[in-house]
Amino acid sequence: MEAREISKTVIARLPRYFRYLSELKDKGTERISSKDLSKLMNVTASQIRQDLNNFGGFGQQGYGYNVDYLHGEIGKLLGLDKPHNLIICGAGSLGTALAGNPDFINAGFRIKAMFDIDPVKIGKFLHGIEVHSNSELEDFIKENDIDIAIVAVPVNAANDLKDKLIDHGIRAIWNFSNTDLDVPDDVAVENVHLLDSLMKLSCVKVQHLDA
Amino acid sequence: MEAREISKTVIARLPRYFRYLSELKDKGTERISSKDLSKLMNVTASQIRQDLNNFGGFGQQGYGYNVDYLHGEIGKLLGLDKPHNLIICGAGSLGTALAGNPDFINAGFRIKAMFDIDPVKIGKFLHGIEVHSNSELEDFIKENDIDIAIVAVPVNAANDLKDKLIDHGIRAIWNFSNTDLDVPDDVAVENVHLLDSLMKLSCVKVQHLDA
DNA sequence: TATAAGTTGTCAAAGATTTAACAATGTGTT
DNA sequence: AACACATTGTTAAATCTTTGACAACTTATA
Repeated sequence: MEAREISKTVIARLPRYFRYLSELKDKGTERISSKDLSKLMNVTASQIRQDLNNFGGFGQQGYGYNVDYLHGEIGKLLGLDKPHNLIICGAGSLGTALAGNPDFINAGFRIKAMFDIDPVKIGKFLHGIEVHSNSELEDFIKENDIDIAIVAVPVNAANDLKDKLIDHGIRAIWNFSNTDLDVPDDVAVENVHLLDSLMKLSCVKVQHLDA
Repeated sequence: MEAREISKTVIARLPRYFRYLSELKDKGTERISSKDLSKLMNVTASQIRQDLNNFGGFGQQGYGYNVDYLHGEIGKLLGLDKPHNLIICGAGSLGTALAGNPDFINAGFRIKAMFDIDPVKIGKFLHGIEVHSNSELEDFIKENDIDIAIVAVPVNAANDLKDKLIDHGIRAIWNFSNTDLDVPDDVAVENVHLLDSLMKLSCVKVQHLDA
């Protein structure tokens, strides 16, 4: 089997396709052409066809794409055909907010536990999820088939935590602390960097100068 | 004066430069070369020089860049030389978590109020910030020189809210609801899309197939 | 003061991404 | 069944982004 090199740019667009296809599916739309989807999503039809072709021919000439089928295939590409078990490290307000986000659960992401160092928080339930002591981290990860770890701890604790998580077998980290986490090649990290995102907004004037 | 077209790609990298420069500044580092910074940030020195040159010559040949000066200049580009007044729409757990994030305050983003439709929440203080009724939205925005609005409401309420915000004069929206908000050209939106980001993590296998 | 070493700003080449174009193929209608 | 229409998959061109190379200049040293 041929090993195609699929660019990160393309992969980064898949969740957005998935989102629009979910909406179409909910609306009962059975088929859609790249042209119509492109209007909806505000991209070129060419890009959609090019993107989808990276993964094989999901469409049919003269017909377009079957919404249900395409939704399923992109879901598979995104790893959404199987549920994922997550833990949240850091039971602060951000960690707690993430624990309560219903979107994640609907997409098959199951938050199994939270972890914190604060004895006051340990043992409590937040949005129905128990807060454990960090000392239980290793055993919990191994016994509960944990896929993904969310890092929602203060920036100065993030790097040590990351090392421990990797050591305990975690291969996917969702990082909300305001620092870049360096990881080995076989570990995936998504750095969310909320502050960076906010700064892009306050930067508006620069963007508008050259309009 | 020449109106240079600066690409979004470059602007998107500014907050990261700013972050690393803040760290260097805190450490007391006075000067840095593009080469050393490139090692630190894990990018090419060429990219750093190319990026910075979009905005004029911040460095000095044979010397490098003065950390303090460069930090200040990038800060200006990002609009951080002046404080910004924000409101949070939606006093759910995500809105509340954002209200309590100390990073934002340190960077000069002042959260002036929260808004919600739930009468139980109205009048309460969350992280020291008062929750107002939506009916006060227009007056509050106009009287408090609000710059940026955070949208942290359920997805089905997001679009109506966006229209109101724009109507009331808001020109920058930080959107956390899981939908794309379409806005006129003179309004800036940053769509955060947490679920999209999480999906990129569960997609890991695809990326690793072609390694 | 002369020289060697270091570093930027900038140009051009290489690489990646996006867009346009169209042949091939399927659908729907008469 | 034949024809007009719609739409993909795919190729090639255009555009954008990144990288490499080096002249011009600064600093430090002898």
